[in-house]
Amino acid sequence: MITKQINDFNLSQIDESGQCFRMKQINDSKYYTIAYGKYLEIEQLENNIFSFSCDQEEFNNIWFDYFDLGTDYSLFKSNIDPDDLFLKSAVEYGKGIRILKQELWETLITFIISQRKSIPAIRTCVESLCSSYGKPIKVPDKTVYSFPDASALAQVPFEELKSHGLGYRDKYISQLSSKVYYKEFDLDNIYNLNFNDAYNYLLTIYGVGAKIANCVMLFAYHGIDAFPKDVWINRIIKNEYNGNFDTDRYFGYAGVIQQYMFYYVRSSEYAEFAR
DNA sequence: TGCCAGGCTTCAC
DNA sequence: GTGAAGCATGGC
Repeated sequence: MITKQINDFNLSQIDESGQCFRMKQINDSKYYTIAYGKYLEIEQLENNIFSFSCDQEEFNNIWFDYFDLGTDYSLFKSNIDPDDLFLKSAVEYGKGIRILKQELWETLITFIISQRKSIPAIRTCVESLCSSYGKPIKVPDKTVYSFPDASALAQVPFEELKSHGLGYRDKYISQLSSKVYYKEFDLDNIYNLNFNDAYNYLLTIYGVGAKIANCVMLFAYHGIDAFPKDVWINRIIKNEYNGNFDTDRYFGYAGVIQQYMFYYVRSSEYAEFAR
């Protein structure tokens, strides 16, 4: 276990910002998550002091980048348009959000599942796949499961895959798993491509359109200029920006701005703001 | 009970 | 290129 001082970092906000689906609250100040085949507990000890249930080496190799701890988010926040009252409120409300750097495969599959589903329903689906086809990870008081890799999902009979509440997305996941397993789709090469080439390659996947491709670019490729537009973001652009939000105003980190917006618009605080 | 969810494919025009 | 229909299922 190690202890770190971290600014602009709020576990609850990260958990509820709709970018990851496997983080869970243990108690008021403590969360756990599972990523890169590892189980991690994080506890907020004081205002900006956090403990991580791993050693320094694992922290350096995985979690430092996973939580994007090398980025100074105060710079993004200080550049907000001072006349944009909505965005100022959104940033204040979600000031501890960070853009996670998640595994590409998991992000792809979870966001394919996400289409036209609520976040609680996505979590249920993802957990069902993990507990059925993931690798067990033993921790002191329980057993958790890693996210299943492409070979594991590719070998699940289609009729069985359908039993996990995937709905019409079952065929997307089945086809993509097979293509990755048989090396017809080169997942590993995406990180060698530049932003536009990687984005366009993602769009060739059956079941992946602009929104999901942008989510993968933002939450896995860590292209923080990606600006996914879902029903909530479109609602904001319509209601708060008269149908036209200029992402170029935040060129290079528009995805971070998008995440503040998404987290805020779904809150009861925004309901007050909008009244 | 009915409505909506971090959208996409397909097909008409 | 744009627009609309159809889609499976869970959660509230």
